[in-house]
Amino acid sequence: MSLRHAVLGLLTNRPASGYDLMKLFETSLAHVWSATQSQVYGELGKLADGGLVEVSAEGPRGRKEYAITEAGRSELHRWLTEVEPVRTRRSDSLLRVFFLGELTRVEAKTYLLTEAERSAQQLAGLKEAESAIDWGDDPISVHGRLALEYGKRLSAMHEEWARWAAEQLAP
Amino acid sequence: MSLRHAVLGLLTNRPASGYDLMKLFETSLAHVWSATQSQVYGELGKLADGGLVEVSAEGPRGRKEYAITEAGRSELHRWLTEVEPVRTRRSDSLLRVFFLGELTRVEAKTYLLTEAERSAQQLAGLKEAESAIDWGDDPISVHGRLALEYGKRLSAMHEEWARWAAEQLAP
DNA sequence: CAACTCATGTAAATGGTTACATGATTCG
DNA sequence: CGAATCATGTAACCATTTACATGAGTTG
Repeated sequence: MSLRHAVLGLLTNRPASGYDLMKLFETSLAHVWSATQSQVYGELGKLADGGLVEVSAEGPRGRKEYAITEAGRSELHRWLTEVEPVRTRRSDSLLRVFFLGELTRVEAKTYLLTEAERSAQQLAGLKEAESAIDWGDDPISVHGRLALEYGKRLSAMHEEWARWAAEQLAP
Repeated sequence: MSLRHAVLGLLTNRPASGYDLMKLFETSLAHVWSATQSQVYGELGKLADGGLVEVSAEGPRGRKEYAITEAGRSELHRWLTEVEPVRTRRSDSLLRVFFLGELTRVEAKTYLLTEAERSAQQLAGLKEAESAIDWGDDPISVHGRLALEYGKRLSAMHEEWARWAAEQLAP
């Protein structure tokens, strides 16, 4: 149930509409938590029903801006401090590695080297984002930078591993 | 739809019952792809309906052993070579990092250092598994070792990052 | 005024989790 | 003979994705 806490967390920074939140999911939270438009609007409705957020302003085109309530903030705190993070690891790209024996050596190597290449590109993208983003000093920017560093380290590790793995395949 | 390919992939090694597959998901594929008992039995039924697997033997207690068919093998090959891996990254523990500003410095540091500790333990667990496992020379063991190395590198990276991040928090 | 962006919502389908339900065989 | 393990399945619920549906305001 992290979607609901992602929404609550984003709203701690400033009030936002469903549309605004969508953009945050696509930018700041890309690589960390994805959400679709229907999920966001649906969750905002449920959070409002539960009193964890409230409509703080209405704008043109039916825009509804939501703000987190005290109850919402307290629920977020409870989640952060008392709920064990869910670690359901699922990696499509790593699952495939188990079954590389079904491929020829060339196909398997191609798979791993493509993985390496993609990681390298991802790392480049993250570095570019890092310098392009106008980092604020709000809490989410500060901690978002920690997460971005994680992404950089992960991409680098992934690339190195994939190149290593490609070399392990019998020649 | 990787569950179905995970099942097909496991069956390339040898025929297996739903019960056998469950154990494989809990051991070899733990950390890579998780599946529940209902999923496995359900998927085996659908795969059999589609002709991608077939019942190859029946045993005591209603045991049904499934084997992959030629159609199944070809579908697995298609998935490995033609289908782009799905990368929907979702990490509960990293999502929390964005919202550490809601916590006190002590709480936030505790969170990160607990993450570091868990990663260290995970690395230890993987190293132990590595030496305890009776590695066969079947293709899944060979490639499973590559995946295990990935897990080791990931745990080590995660631990280092979490310790680094804890130090970045304003003193 | 056309194209684009902003903006919200619902419906159907799929994928995944939890809980329920049952029973046979083996091992100590 | 009791406990553990082997073995299969269904039902209800929750989370996620994809597709549909609509329209207001802004910008060139």
